[in-house]
Amino acid sequence: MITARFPDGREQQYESGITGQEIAQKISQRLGKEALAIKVDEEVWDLSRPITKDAGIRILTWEDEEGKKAFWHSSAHLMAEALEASFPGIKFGIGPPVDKGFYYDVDPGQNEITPDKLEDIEKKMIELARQGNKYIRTDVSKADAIKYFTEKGDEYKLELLEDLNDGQITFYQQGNFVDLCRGPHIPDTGFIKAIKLTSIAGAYWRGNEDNKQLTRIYGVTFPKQKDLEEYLVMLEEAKRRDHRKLGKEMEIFTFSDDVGSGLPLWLPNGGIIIEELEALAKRTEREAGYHRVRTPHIAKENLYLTSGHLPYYEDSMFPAMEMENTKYYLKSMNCPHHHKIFDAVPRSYKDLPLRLAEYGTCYRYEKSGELFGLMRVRSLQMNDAHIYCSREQFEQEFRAVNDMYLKYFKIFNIEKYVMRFSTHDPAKLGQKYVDAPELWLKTEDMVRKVLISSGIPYIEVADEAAFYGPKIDVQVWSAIGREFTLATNQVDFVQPTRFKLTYRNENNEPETPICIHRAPLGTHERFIGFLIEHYAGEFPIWLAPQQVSILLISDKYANYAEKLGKLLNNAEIRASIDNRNEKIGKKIRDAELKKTPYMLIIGEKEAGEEMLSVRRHKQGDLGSMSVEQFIAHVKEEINRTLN
RNA sequence: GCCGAUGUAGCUCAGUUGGCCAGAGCGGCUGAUUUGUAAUCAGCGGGUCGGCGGUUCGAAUCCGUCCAUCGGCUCCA
Repeated sequence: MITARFPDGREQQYESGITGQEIAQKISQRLGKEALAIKVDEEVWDLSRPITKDAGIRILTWEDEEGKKAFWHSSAHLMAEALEASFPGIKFGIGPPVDKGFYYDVDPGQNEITPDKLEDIEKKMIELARQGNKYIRTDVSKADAIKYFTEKGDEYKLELLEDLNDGQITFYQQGNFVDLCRGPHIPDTGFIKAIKLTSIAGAYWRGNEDNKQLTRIYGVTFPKQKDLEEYLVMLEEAKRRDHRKLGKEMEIFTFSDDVGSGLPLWLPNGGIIIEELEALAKRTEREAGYHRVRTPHIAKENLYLTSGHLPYYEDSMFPAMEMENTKYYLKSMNCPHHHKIFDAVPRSYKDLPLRLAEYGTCYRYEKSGELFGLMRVRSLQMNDAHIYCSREQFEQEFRAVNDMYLKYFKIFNIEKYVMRFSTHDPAKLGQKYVDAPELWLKTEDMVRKVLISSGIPYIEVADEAAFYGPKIDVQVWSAIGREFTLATNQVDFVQPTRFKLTYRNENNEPETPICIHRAPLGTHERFIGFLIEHYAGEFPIWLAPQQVSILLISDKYANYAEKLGKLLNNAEIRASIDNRNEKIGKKIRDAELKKTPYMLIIGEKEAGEEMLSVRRHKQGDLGSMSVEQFIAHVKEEINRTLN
């Protein structure tokens, strides 16, 4: 007998060798039908695998992330089966589940898989799914596995086998398709009811640029047709929020072929958003003891040789301009300039921490294929600052920076994010990272300590640090689900030394400060791109480019509207008058579509009584107010959303 | 940068067995209407069919090349 512990703490005895399927069936008929896999302690198993030990048990269904993963992983095998049937001789790389679906990397050989063939592959998959073939797991010896794939001529699977040891190799077969696979899989293909192959793309074998490029086919599958329909609706919603679409519609930014790709132009509405963000940042930083500085957009080659950036990043810097035998580069970061400001006057321990802030404009030559709306651009303005402090002050400063992040997240209602703590890989010291093993460990410990003690949730990733020190990136997701770094907070123990930055300590001895690079609001480009999607264009009122639209019933009331507009603008409320020759319904519709927070409807009644009819975007008529009441109402909303 | 797809008016899109002056809706402009909480009516403008080169009697349509955008890969100080 074995004892199974369920997630609710309940325990149950079963015959040794019972399968997950049998357990699910015993719990309820419904669970027996919906079960996809089973979690046995920390491992996910096939439902058909006999359980012969006491274990924590959890039956996985479509509602569980791990259940979905097994479902999609099995779907990848199903797609592979369909591909093999349609494209004889096709070779397979890897085919894992991803966040929303799955992919398989394939080498179609002489064939070419084009988007118009996806529908046929889907049909084939449906046909195979309906056969309800079981996913059968078998243990295979390494020799047999090598023999099988050698005969099949699949060099990719053979390469994968090289890294596996005898005794840990399993094959899975469903229908006529056999794959090297660790599993787990769902019981049979019959569970897969709805299939959508979403895209085809090139992908380097094993993610290495120097390797051959395989064809990657993405797809997503569901246990019910209805789930697929909901998914397609969700995709539509994502498209609706896409900052590239909204940014154009709302006249926030644009690109011009004549200016260059990745070089955004901010329209007046974007200009307002930028001004508001900067006002927030400047106020916040002033209160936190930062000093504002300004530095030029270019500098001589030597500066970036000193900083160490040039050898690491020359490929992604705009090429040098040469004047009078001197090379100048467009700056791709602000730090070297700030270091020079630190160095401009002799520093004492009494000057520390010294916090230098600048919304600096930088230029980076991102590869053409990497450009992406406002999220990945070649000119960017960073909410940058560098904090120079002593080792003793580091923890407190680092913590204060993290608190600033959290304050901003609250203002912007950012709830879904991950703090990624990136550390170095000791094997790459001297190549990817500066060779200072002790400093790395010491600094990483300090950072970890701050993160843990301030209770900030974080994940730690090895081998992702900057060359000059560990960093924390704030990861968020765009409307279309792409992950990107919104903000960054980095420790730098290298550049201060390279720039020979020192201050005098209490004993009048020179010491090197630590530098913290931080940009809680990231860059204007990325942050505003994110905000557009985050708010679906419906900005909080303090950020809305146009806050109030004055709508005239008829042009008879133009004088009153003019006066009103002036009153509002004097109260620093952004208002404009819609005096077009249109009916009020049309003006309201247009203002609603432009997502203007407030509409003021002005007709005979309002003009006569010097009152306003107030309408709130997406809410409707709020009734009548005096001008003073309305101004107070808007001011209150601005204060409430900005704090 | 690599693989694949796409590029027609300000926007969304029709228009390919190569062939009359390249179309629609919305937006814009002009006029009429003077209007009460999500589209008043009429008229008028507006396009080097992404750029360049080629094939052809003839190219938005076929071919080449470049550019840009999109989906991924790689990269991201």
